Amino acid sequence: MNYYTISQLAEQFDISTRTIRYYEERGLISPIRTESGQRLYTKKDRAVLKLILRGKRFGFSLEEIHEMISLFDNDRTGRKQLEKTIAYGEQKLKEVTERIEDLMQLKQEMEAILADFRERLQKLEGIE
Amino acid sequence: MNYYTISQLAEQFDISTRTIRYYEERGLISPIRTESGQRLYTKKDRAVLKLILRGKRFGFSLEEIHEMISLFDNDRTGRKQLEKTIAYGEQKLKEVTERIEDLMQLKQEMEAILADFRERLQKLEGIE
DNA sequence: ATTTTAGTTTACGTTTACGTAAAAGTCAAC
DNA sequence: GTTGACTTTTACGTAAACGTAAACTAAAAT
Repeated sequence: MNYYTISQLAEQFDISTRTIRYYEERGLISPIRTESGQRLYTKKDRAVLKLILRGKRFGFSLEEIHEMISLFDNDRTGRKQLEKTIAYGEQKLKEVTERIEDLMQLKQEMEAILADFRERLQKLEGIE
Repeated sequence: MNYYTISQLAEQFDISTRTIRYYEERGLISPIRTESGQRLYTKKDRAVLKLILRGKRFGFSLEEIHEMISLFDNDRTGRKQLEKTIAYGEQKLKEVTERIEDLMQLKQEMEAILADFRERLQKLEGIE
């Protein structure tokens, strides 16, 4: 398998190495270590990092993202665990759906405002 | 016309009065004052506050929201101003559109994961 | 009229999400 | 094999977005 170093990931996502280590501090990502202690990141780690950054763009806190990441943890085999995970996932899915609707409304409003401004500009150019 | 007090707005949006005053400190909202100095908020102020909170849910900083609010400022009458505003608005609209697409992808992924978990639960219940 | 309740300013405190610097070890290149 | 780039931990610093407390004034309620 192929690994990434911390600075490689940092460059790929245009973030600092400190940021990546901070996410590890908070328990969001867990790279393996070489014998000398250097961090090595798998493709899966990279995917998790991508997920974190996407969550951030949506205004989720690292704490919330941490919970969402646990959805991808395949180590939830018990029935109770599964049910809990599904319930949590449905909740988050609902939140995401609401945000999408909210954003689409915002988009429409912005489009209306823009149309209005364009019209005003037209009129100004007619005069001049 | 009808006015809201600061605590009324705070209750309506489930935020603290401190938060509302903070938004004023940052220049995001500008209520009028009574003779004795108490803040009074119009419907328009309320709408602005709503906008701020929505922006926050999407992960925009107060600084960004401040800029977006200026879009609603009707005092941009000059042609250069109009053009600048339109350009900025188009930029923000693009960002919003990208976020929507991003969120929809997240939604699909979450749905796939949930389907997988539901399937596993089914199998568990089949055994038991 | 006098308690509550609500509002004001000022100012220091706190949490989140990192930035930055220091001191030391390690890897890659020449 | 030594220079230079990279990595590690530890630790203090910081900006944003408020929380909280004090000291005071105004409004509402009894």
